[in-house]
Amino acid sequence: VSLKHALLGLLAEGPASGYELTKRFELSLSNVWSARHSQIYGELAKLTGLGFVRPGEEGARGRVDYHITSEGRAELIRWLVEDEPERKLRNEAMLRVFFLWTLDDDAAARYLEEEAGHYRAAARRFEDIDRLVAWDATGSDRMGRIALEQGRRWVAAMEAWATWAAGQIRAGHGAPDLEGMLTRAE
Amino acid sequence: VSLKHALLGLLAEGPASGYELTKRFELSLSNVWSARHSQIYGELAKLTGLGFVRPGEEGARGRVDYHITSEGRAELIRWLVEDEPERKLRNEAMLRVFFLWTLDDDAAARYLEEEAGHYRAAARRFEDIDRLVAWDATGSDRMGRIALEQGRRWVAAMEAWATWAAGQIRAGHGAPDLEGMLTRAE
DNA sequence: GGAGGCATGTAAATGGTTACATGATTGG
DNA sequence: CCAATCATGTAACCATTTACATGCCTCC
Repeated sequence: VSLKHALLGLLAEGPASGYELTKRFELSLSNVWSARHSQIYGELAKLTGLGFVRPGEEGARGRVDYHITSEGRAELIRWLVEDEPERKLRNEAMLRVFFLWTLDDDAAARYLEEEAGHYRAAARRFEDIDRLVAWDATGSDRMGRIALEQGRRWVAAMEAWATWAAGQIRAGHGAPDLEGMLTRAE
Repeated sequence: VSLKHALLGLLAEGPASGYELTKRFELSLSNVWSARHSQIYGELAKLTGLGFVRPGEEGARGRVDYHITSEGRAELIRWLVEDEPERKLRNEAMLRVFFLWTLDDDAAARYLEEEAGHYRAAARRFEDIDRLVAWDATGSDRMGRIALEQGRRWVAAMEAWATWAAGQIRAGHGAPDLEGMLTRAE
């Protein structure tokens, strides 16, 4: 149940409304987790029931800021240090790669080249973030920087891989009709 | 709705039972998608209703092999070339990194060092697969090799990142009380 | 004969997306 | 005054997990 803890983690930085939390999912967490506002409002109600957050006074336009309680903070820490992370990933773009053999070589290579382009675009977005964000290197920004570096290295590795893979196919490596000239990968 | 297409993709290699498909999710697809048998049996029934697969004769122990139909094959190809892949990822281990700032430096560094260890173990598993699988470089194995290379590069990049990140924290880079000696990352 | 793996299913609960619905405030 | 954005919520549906449930077959 990670959404609960993601919300606690965001609220540990300071009080925020459901609307604001939704934005933060879109902007900073989108590369690792996602949630829509409909899910977030429901989860905030559950967290309130558990005593992990507490709604503040209603402000302008009906806005309600939620505050993390000390129980909530304790639960966040407990989750981080005690619970084993769920290692299951799901990545539809990579799932498709397993089935590219059903396409002809040209279509498969084009798919991988498009993937490479997608990763290049993602890399540019990471550089933009790096340039725009005022990194003050305290608290959450410090880890934000470390998380950004992860994204950077990840897309760089994936771009290199997709380019390599498209090249392998274009070169006919391992193609059924060229088995004789098969060489070890890379 | 990727599970449908994942099943079509697996069945494109040849007929298989729900049990066998479950195993293949565990063994070869687990790094990009997962599904339990309860979901797979239900989805096979839906795919049968859509005319994309067809159950064969009941064999020993009630085993039923499903065959992909030509409509199913066409749908698989259509999905691969026409539908944009869903790019939303969810990665709980990485989600936690955003909240590590709530821990003390030692606990945060330990988390990242454990992550590095996890990636090293994953790298060893990939090497084992590479050694054990009889790659004949035809059909699906050809793409299996390319997918394996993706996994290899991905865990290598993530191990390097986690090691770097733990080092950053241990060195106190960007720590609030050491802001004066802050240097650019890496 | 019993343990373990093969093989299939259903039910209940939870997690998550999409669509529906409403209203306030700000800036042009 | 109108459009965009802020702000919250509910309902229906779909996807996924966990637990329950059953029986066959093989090897020891």
